[in-house]
Amino acid sequence: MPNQRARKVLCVAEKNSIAKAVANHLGGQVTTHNIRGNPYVKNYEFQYNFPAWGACDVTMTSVSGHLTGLDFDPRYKKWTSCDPSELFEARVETAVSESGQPLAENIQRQARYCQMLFIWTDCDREGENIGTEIRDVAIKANAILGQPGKTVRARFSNIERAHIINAAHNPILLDEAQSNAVKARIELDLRIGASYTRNLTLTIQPMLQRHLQQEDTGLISYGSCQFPTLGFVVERYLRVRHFVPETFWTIKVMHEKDRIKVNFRWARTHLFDRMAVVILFERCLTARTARVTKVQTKPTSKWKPLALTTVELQKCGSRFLRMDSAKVMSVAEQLYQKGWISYPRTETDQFDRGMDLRALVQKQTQGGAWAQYAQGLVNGGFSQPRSGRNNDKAHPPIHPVNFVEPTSLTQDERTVHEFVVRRFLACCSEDARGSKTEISILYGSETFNTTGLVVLERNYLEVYKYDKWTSSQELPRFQEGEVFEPTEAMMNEGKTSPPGYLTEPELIALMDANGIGTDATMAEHISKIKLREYVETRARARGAQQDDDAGPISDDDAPAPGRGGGRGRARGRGGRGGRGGTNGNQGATNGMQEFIPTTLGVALVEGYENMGFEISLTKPFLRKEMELKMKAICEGRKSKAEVVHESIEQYRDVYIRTQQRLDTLRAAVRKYCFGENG
DNA sequence: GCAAGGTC
Repeated sequence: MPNQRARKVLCVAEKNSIAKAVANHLGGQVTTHNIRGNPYVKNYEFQYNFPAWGACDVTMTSVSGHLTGLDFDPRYKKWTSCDPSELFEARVETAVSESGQPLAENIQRQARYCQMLFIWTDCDREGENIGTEIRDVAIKANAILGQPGKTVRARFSNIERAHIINAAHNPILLDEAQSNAVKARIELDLRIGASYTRNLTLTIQPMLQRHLQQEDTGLISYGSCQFPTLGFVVERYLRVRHFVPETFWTIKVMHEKDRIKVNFRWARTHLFDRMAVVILFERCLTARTARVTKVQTKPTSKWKPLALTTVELQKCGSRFLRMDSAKVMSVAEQLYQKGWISYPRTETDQFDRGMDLRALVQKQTQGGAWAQYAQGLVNGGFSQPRSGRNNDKAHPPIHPVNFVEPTSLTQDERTVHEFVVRRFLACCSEDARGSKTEISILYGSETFNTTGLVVLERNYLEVYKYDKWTSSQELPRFQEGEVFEPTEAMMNEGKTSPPGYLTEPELIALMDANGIGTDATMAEHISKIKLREYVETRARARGAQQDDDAGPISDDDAPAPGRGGGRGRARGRGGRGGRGGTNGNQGATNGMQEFIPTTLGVALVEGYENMGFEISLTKPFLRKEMELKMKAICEGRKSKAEVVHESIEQYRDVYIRTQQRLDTLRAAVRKYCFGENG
């Protein structure tokens, strides 16, 4: 029988994995119940003695991210119901989302009989907002929870037992300011995204439909993340296209000693003035002999990698695993669901002190190709991981949490899992050590250098096969002051070469550095601009940097034809199926994908750029500004209403001026998509 | 038919 005097506490986490972990730490005996209408969320019941409230009956449950959504009043639902600009001020309302319905009902059922609501959402901005969503839903069933002090939240940044118990004993209050910052972001994204998307689509779609003689041309969407993402791709594309090679000259010196050929690099690398190089080269020849000015051998090391963040996992996916970011994330998600790795969406690259890393290493001694290496770490090779500079205060770095027999995984899972394990073991290893020799010579008036490397201890490299660090050819013995006549001295001509098109790791790095999207959404934004046919990817040819034949509207090269190339949109997912290149061509490629904008993508960016606004929709500054404004709300320097108003006016201004100059945009679309001038 | 952010 339930104890009549026991208080009842309702705990709600952001996701089931946290609810489960917390329940297991706090509860001696936990009973698990399914809830109606959602197979993932569970209710965990147990008893716990909270210092502040005494012995309590606890129900621990969770949501699945946001519980509610913001949308326009239904009368604005139809695209032709109003001028898109009306969406800047149209009435919006918050409602429990369809998928949130069973979770809200569960919370309300539980809330009815409880005295305390204890929020266990992640300790980040979104988590704070989700916490207020939960509270607001709960209050509808039990108004008492709205009274001061009746709703509290846990402060935690990992799920170690001691840490969780400490959090349970020291509840704090929800941070309304952080929640309001998120509310501002949600409202702005909705209003601006919807108004611009409808406007763009209604303006440009008819042109495409007329031209392509088909009706199902897709949406042309605007979003504060997708447009800057597109902007990065187009910017690089134009840099490659507009690249003008420059001729340079350099001096190469080679000397053979002890039957070893040593190439010396010119300290000036190269110069663009031929006459100057001729003069310097002649001085070398006149001098005839070179003198060794420096011989220095010193220890060097190659640092082990930092603990794994989501962004880093995605970059490595493209570089080492031949998977794009969306693929890596979906595989990592499966591994997480099955309990093999920790939460895959994290910005944290430092392990909390107090985390028992040795125990995690120990688990990896059970099998897998790395078992012996892990055993070596257990037997004394263990070294505390380096600490990176990032901590999202919500999740630890991505790491293996249990041992799994690799053969029981699918091929893709095995690949990603192996990477996560090797990365983790590398973090717990010693840096690689070596010895570096630098030799400088003075030849005429010019200095030339060469270096040699001897790898002495491979350490983490033994397990982290993705990093390469190998000894160079052995250098012959030189002595300071030694004079010799170089075997060969040549003056060479070269040409600067254009950068390559943007690769996925580069794109992710740009998004990360500019605050476009979050760890959980970056891959989505990239897939979205592919889906919208603003960009395409193709496998980069091995070694090929440039592509001399790429004309803006040529059929076979960049920008990809997109909707203007005469084929239009293929039905179903994936667009054009006939073109190779999007499916990771092996063979002559290294598997790395590069991004080429379509004609439509270039037209959108050029169209907006040519309007000459001081505010650019295709550059990351607006999103950065939004980030700063959210910070201002968090710190109490601005209110949510102020920020929403300011930003809306800014975007309304651009919108109005876009309307006045829609011809510029149409002209860009005609020019790029239909090959017309003007 | 819109956005971006959570999460399964």
